Amino acid sequence: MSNSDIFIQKLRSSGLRPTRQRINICKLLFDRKNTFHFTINDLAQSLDDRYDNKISLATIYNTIHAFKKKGYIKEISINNDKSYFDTNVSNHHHFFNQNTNQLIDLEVSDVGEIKIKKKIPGKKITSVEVLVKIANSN
Amino acid sequence: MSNSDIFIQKLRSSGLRPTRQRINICKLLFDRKNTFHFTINDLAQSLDDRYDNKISLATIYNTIHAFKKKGYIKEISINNDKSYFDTNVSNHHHFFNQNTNQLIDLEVSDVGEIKIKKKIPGKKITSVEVLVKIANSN
DNA sequence: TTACCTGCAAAGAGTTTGCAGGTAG
DNA sequence: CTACCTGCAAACTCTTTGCAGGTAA
Repeated sequence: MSNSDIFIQKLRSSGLRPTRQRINICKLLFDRKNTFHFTINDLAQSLDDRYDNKISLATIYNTIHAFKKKGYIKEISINNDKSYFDTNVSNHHHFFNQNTNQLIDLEVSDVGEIKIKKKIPGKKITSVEVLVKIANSN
Repeated sequence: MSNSDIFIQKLRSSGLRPTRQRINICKLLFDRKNTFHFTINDLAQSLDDRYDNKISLATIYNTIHAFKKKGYIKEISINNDKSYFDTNVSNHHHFFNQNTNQLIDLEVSDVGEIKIKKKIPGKKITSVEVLVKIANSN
């Protein structure tokens, strides 16, 4: 089974039609060894570089939102400039390099247990995200 | 000494001219018992409600940036929609209510010690921010 | 007087939307 | 055939900028 076939199945199984655009986005996001972080702009650029047929921004946004809703990627809260996404959907945290605006994964095991001692009545905790900002130490 | 005088001093001591606009923003932000969170839009709305002379958005942005640079307020990373600010500049964390988009402070003492076991060569940690997302528990 | 500040309107970045045409099933 | 998807352009939101006039010191 080719990689395309895997992605076609993946898309179909979640109710998304396997269009050329979505398959190419899947390949770019998921057909690689390591997870990574990207912005919509990064993604559009990479798609342009790799494939001949240009995918419109509207479609890229549309697809990314669909993938996020399906849990294939997740969005990261960093700053209020633009959206950052992560193909690592496991529970983990991040370093944010303030000099380069780059993200680095920080595994749960790299952070001591986080105990939230305060409770909010009627609310449950959805997620606990740690953002460690770093900068050049000189 | 009136409240205005306090803010006039505060502004002057940090090299900012105490204009009517800045004094009014100071009063709205700092002349209150508890710290709070706000967006630029919230602030513009409150200024409109409280004072007769409208302050232009450009001036509000300008002033908020100046105050942030002086350390009078800090910006919070929540999502990628808009900027959230906090008049609590002490080291602390946040709950983010996903149902209402509201922030609630989470004191350092309400969170167990956070130990970052991974080091990035040549980098120092600038801040460690915990964002606890919550939602209705039903 | 001079450097700084304000307000307006325009511009800019990122994102979303309406809709006509295209495609998967 | 029908529902869904794409691509374009326009619209929208939030934020920044250029510049002329105003104000603090």
